[in-house]
Amino acid sequence: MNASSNRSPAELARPRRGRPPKTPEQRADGNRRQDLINAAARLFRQKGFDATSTRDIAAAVGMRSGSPFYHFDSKQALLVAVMEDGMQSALRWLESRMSEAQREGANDEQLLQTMVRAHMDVLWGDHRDFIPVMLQEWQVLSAEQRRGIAELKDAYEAHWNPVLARLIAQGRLRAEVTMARLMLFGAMNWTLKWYDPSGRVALDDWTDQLVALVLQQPRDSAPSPAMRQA
Amino acid sequence: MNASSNRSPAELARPRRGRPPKTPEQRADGNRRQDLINAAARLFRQKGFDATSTRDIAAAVGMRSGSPFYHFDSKQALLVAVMEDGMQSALRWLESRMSEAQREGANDEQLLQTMVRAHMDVLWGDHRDFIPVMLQEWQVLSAEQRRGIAELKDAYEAHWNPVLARLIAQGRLRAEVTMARLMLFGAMNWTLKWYDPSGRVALDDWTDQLVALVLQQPRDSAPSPAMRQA
DNA sequence: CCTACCGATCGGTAGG
DNA sequence: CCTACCGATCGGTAGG
Repeated sequence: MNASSNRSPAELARPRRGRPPKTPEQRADGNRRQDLINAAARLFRQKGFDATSTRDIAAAVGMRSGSPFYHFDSKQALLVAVMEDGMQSALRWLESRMSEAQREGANDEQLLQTMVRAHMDVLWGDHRDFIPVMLQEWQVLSAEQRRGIAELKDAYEAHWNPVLARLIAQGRLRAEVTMARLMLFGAMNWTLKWYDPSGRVALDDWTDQLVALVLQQPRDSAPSPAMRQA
Repeated sequence: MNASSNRSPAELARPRRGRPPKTPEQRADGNRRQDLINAAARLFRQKGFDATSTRDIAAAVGMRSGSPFYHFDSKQALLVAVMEDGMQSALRWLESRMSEAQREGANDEQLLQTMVRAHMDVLWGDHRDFIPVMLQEWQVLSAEQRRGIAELKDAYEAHWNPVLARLIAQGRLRAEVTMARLMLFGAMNWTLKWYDPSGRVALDDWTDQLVALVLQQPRDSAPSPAMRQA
């Protein structure tokens, strides 16, 4: 009943000014913040931002209802943290997979394939709670909150453009760069609505099919008409 | 201050039992229900289902807070009505556009083009508030509520399969039927996240680009290798 | 379809 | 990070 009866004599002797003393549960230190972000990502994804209460998030990490606001100014700030965290990992993952493919001398078709596969990892891999939340709850953010994350998004998209541009120049892709990217992203991101990772189609197969669908088959050995004119 | 002071003598004389007398505002009769559906569709789309209160919807049609529940059992029932209404119009629209194309002797490429364009109308035309709500808020429904609407969705998708199957057989589409449909729907439905109807790209142009991206260019006059083997 | 209302829940805060 | 709390809002209902 009386909280002070649980305190050790040493704690009672400590002056109450300055930072509050850490109880064992708090000792996890800096990653309590990360715990909140992870729990928020999972719940926002499962139930949506509006349908998730800050109490749900607190309970998921063993906190009381008011405590998330010690770490974040608002529920929206937590959402921003989820999206930033997600975009940073996504960007790192895409870049690492591209680097590896290029180191192995991949051609542009293989590079596109690698990037599509990497994007599917972003949507469906270990970090799967983060980017789907960003894609689903983007409109919840204020214009100002969007700006910071938009920089990361732009960087992510920028990696696709030169690859798509080269495939277009080779006659393998019949579209404008931006349009091709948006259509690819549409096909990929829409899997969030229907894809069952435990189902019949593996992510590798799915990737192959999307690339096959979108790329024009190479015109035997002869250069494409577009190349001949250039 | 006193509501009864606004009633005409004739109204005051009418007995209070049975159906309440209709004031001029109520005289619109049966389409008050449709008014609620239309307002709900618009608000659900603009703000999302959770962020829209039944009070918002009531106010949008000039009702008081409790009155929507005279027409609908619950907020979710209103959502179901929006989706059903939307899917029925969508289905009718797709079928009418397909019939017209076939009457004019369209080939399969032209038919696909017509269907993609019709789907963009569904997403961005006069009825634009309805299907986007269905796509966005599908998970809000209970399994039981989904079943009825799923039948309409299945009918809508069923129209695509034979067309895609023929294009695959002709070597114009490199994918399985279901996969091709899901990828096409992904590219189309994802426009909800980024397309600006007042922007540079018209829906006709967008349609052309998607069809060009996805269809293999015809192999001159020679039959495709796939056809030769069959 | 309105009036008047209820119980529940929610984001957030003061103070320690 | 907890306790205790506040004002606001919400879906829904009884009764007419």
